[in-house]
Amino acid sequence: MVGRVPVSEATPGYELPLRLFAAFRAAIDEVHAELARRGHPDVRPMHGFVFQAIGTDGTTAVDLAARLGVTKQAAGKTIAALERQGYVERAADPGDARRKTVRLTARGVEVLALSARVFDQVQDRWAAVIGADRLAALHTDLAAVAPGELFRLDAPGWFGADR
Amino acid sequence: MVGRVPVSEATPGYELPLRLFAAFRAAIDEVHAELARRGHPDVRPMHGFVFQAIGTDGTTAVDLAARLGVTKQAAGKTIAALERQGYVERAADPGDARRKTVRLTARGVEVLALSARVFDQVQDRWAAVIGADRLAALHTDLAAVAPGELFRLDAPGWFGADR
DNA sequence: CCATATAGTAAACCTGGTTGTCGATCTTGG
DNA sequence: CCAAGATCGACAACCAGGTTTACTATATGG
Repeated sequence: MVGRVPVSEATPGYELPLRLFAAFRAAIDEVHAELARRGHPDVRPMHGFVFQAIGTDGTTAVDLAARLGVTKQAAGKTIAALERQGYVERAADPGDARRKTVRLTARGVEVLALSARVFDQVQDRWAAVIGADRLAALHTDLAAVAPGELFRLDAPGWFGADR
Repeated sequence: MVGRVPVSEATPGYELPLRLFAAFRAAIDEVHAELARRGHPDVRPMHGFVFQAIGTDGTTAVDLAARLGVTKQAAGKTIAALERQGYVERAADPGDARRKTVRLTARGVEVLALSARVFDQVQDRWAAVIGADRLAALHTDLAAVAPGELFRLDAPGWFGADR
């Protein structure tokens, strides 16, 4: 065998994906543990991303579904659940009677801000562990390796939404 | 405000987790697209890891469940499904009549080897994109930031198993 | 030898997606 | 202007894949 040694001879290729997933999980779990501690125990892992996708401007069920990569029915269920818990509210669209604008309530905005803050804390802590330069490299390398839509969250399950 | 600028001011903290997940997905999807192309369209995303967890030595349902972080019943369902598809077989344990050893069939070993090969290919391709040193850094940084059990796959859902 | 622990299995249930269908409303082309 | 088609949101039925609970059979240790 001649030529450069492939990386795979050093580390089995399945390991990195597992590490990626483990790190993802660790971040998410940490954020939601903190959310629970701060009075939002019902917020499920994916809700943070849903809030992010709704944003402070509001959106519609169809649009939300597209952003999350799920069917509009699934998005509708999630919205209904979040509405029940008081995190979002639906209002008729004045310009289009078919649409209902989904908007975060004050409580929803609070969770959005809080979760953003905790995500930042996690990131800062990671930066402290591996160094800010390495963290930045993580960003750029991952973006290079897996470009494309960031918000594809059609990953139900351990993410458990609704309720 | 005095002192060092936190990373979070550069990039919102929720972005890195999404990147981690996106990269994870990209790798998994690629492997299973290739598996499907090579005659194993029924192998679901998490099965690769299940195969990995079973290994060439075989295991038992309880042990597998512990490795995957699910209940033994869930592991039992997965095993039953894989058995139906001819990827694993169950044999009585000569030393303990309660146990049934789960072992990969020839077909199962084939998938295990194939998926390992494709994972390696993906990793090599990533190394070509970002450089072998950066890839190694990815490994060590992620391990530093999220240490612990690698095989915690209690993430059902977009992973869909059984059938 | 009996009490307790362990392996496997099955049934009922829960969550959270999907597909299929529908009525209501908007939009567009003739 | 109006009919045809597209779009939005909802509901129902179904399905996948987990969990809980409960049971049987076997092992093991005091």
